[in-house]
Amino acid sequence: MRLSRYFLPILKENPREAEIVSHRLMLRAGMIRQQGQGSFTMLPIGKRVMDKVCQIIREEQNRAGALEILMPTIQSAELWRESGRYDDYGKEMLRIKDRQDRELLYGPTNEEMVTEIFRSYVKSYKDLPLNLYHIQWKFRDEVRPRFGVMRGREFLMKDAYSFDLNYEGAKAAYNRMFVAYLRTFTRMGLKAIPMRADTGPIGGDLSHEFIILAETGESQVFCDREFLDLEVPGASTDFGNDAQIAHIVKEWTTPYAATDEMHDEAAWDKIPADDRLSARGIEVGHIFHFGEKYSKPMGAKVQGPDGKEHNVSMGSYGIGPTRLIAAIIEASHDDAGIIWPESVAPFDIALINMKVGDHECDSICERLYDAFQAAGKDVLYDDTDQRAGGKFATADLIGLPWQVIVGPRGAAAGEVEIKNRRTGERETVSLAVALERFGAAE
RNA sequence: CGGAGUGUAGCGCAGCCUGGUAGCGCACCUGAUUUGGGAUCAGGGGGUCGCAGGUUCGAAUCCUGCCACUCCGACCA
Repeated sequence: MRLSRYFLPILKENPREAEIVSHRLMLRAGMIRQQGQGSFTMLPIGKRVMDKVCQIIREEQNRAGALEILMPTIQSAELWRESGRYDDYGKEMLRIKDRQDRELLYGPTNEEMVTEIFRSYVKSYKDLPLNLYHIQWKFRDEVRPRFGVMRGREFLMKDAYSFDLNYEGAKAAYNRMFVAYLRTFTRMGLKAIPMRADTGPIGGDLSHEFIILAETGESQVFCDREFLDLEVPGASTDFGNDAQIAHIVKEWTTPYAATDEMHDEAAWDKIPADDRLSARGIEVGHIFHFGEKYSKPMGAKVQGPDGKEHNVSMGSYGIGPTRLIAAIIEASHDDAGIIWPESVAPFDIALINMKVGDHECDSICERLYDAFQAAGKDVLYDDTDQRAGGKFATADLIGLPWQVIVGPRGAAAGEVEIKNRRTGERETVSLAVALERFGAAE
């Protein structure tokens, strides 16, 4: 993409309304535009990041055996009356009426709808386990939206819903999602720590929040330093092997980890002082087993091997992609701007032409631009007539992992400069080496 | 929903107390000189001063009501 033809409305100054760093940088880098309280447009560069985040989520959900569907945003009140939640759900639920005066709502979540889908098709235990997920916009009329996309009212959400014959099956399904989440966050360059979460009236131990440590996190969290060194399961993990998956979960749930509300001072005191990690955290995922909470009132039953009907045992598993984008920035930035992990960067390479109009600079840039793209790299080519300083500042701000800088001095010698955004390291290399570095050797 | 605050050009702000026909920086347009870390000079365009009432000869400025946004709290992915 040529910057001269792109839409990248960057801001030099900090917008007044943005308090936290991710909100500030998302606005400054031209990723988002606020349209109202808690609602945002994803501008081109923001949309690219969002798509990359969703793609990683999707790949890991699929790997764990979940199947993607897409449910509507608008739901009928009737459905929610079946579970009893239409009256229970508070003012967070946006209730609307259509022209026929039918009661509708903008979905704050989809348990009812997915249960309705399940019950109308699945009748036998032989069709289980089943896990359906979707990535869809949700609306919650939050009392207090804040921190940009971190707590918006309209936000993107990946929700998976698992269906099993009994608790044992549901637990295996839960474990699969647990492991899928470890992989998902790691792929985004994040260190996410699963923490026991409150299960409310349902009880049990099958609820975890996945927390990313970041100074600007919303909640106080406590955990054993051991988590920082735990090995994240690799791509070859066999999700069909319940015992192996359960073993990984066991490993990741044994050291102490708790959020504020679940904190246990006694257990905390038993950890050696040096291993205690008390920090701020951002919740980026939540997995939850809720058994028959919806299947029972809504009649989602299957016939078991015993010939009897069983209410299916369910769980739901959420990840907020829009929030994740902000969380990644909170965890990865410096004074100059965002530092994207390569896996979610909007472009791989910022190609900076320091002197547009200079024959050498122009032709080298064009050559690199074509070659990098042919090698499968996403390149943002700064071919604008800005001054060099401005281009550097822009590249640093939007945080692409690599900058390839082509200036008149080096160009004359057939050399370009490669800068690593994260480390700040720069090296001057020949054209051939630059091409090779990004898999574009000729 | 309780508490606090802010609304003046695309962005950041001054002006308001002490009413007199709106200004600065950045951005944008034109030209020149520049050109390796957010250039300089000259010229220029852009504003129902959040909205609605009121007071006044006259309101960005004073009064009343409303709206929007932000921050703190309770709530949440």
